[in-house]
Amino acid sequence: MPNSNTHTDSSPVFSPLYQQIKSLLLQSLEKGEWNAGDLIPPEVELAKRYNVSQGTVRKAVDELAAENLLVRRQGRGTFVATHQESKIRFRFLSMKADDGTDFKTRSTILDVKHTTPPEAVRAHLELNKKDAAVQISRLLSFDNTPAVVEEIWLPSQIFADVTLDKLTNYKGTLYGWFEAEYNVRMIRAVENLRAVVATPQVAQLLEVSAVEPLLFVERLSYTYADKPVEVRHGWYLTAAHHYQNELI
Amino acid sequence: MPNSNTHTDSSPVFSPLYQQIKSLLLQSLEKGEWNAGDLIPPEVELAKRYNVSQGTVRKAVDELAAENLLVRRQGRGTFVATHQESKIRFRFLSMKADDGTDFKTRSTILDVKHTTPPEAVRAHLELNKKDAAVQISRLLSFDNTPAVVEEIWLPSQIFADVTLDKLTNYKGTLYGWFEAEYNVRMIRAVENLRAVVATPQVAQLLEVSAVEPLLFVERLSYTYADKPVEVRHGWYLTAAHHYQNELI
DNA sequence: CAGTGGTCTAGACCACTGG
DNA sequence: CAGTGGTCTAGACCACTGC
Repeated sequence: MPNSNTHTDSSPVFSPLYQQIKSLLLQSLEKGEWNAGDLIPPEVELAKRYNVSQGTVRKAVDELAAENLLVRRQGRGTFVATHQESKIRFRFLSMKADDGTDFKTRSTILDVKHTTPPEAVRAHLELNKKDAAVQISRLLSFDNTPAVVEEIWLPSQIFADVTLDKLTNYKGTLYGWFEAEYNVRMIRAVENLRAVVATPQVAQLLEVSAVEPLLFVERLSYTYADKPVEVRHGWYLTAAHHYQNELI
Repeated sequence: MPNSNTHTDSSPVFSPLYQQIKSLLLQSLEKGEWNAGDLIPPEVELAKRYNVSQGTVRKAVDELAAENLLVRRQGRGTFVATHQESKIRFRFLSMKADDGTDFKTRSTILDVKHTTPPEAVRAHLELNKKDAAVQISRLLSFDNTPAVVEEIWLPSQIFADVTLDKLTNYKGTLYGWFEAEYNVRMIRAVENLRAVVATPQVAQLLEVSAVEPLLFVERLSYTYADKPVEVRHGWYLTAAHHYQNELI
């Protein structure tokens, strides 16, 4: 459905066709017409569907691929990005070993409870006053050494039936689980980092002294349509690992 | 100079035309045919020069713009990115105030000396055994409150005549100065973050206790052709500010 | 108004994948 | 070998900037 956008169009903003196509593709992703890991229709078909040229569809898809929402595979097709892929798995874990070697991450769920979240968390998740949240506590180990303590809050409205058992039994990443069980894909996150002193509980879990400096990471994750859907607080031991970030 | 790349070309790797054009543009940037802030030739002209279509030039320029090496301005032309631009200035300072307000950054140069760098720094800068480096120490204040202590190493070969006086007298960012005075543009950096306890000297400069947890940032910066050209160690006070990072 | 980048099209052909 | 995304071209027209 191309609009005209000629000079006779008096609307103040100009929106290129490919942006409109991108929005339509985004809507299809949001409403689940194509789910994580699915093959989306080929470019020629999308071009027919939207009544535009293949080049225009291509530009829209290119942008969605650049944003890691779609994955192009030459010769095969274009797929909806999924947290099951190993490449994507590490997009949301920035830790590297100081010596550059790989390490095995293991997660131990400590606790799962449905509570009224702290005010700051409530605000970040854009919840109403009395909305509940699932609070997950976990301990991450790198090569069997305690490395990270995390507190995670999720809106109960979406993640209603999370239990410690279900979580413990799932093999894979949390985001993989959210995607598989709740059809919620995290596509973007903002992290705020600080150096803090360990709290007694965290120090104990990480098996370090109570004055150990820790990297404290506050994460707010978003799904489609910029909807905030997870708050995560992480206390990272940075004795043998570091948080790596590239400025481009 | 398009190559043929037909099936009669037995070379094992296929390099699209636009990638070759991109390399040529990169070479022109490296050798200083166009310098920071310069307007580069219009697309039609580049297309003529390289004997390809405008669309092919466009794709090459698009990629360089995506990498922040070039800046496109509709109706005006395409410019070489420069650290003088305010937008780019903040690409290499990730700190935000906790309350979201803006703050004024002031830099005080503490010391400048030409030394043999520590082994780790030497390796990162890919220097030979006896190569010297300039070591700059500075204190950054946010809104007139001490916030960051930095130690910076630069290859003396390039930054031969850096002195405390020259540095102190320059108004603007360090990268702006490197660009203006030495024609060296930082285009990419990798940062490793850790939580540490302040050293006595750093604690004194930041006016905090000797056990204050600090965010320690190790940065390696690169110029064109992936040449490492700066090592920077920063101790950040994160009481009122945090390091912000977006995962996309 | 001239010049620049930005959009859109139509079509040809290539590279890659899987069956 | 058919089908997919990837490259490249040529050309038309639009939006934006500065003069």
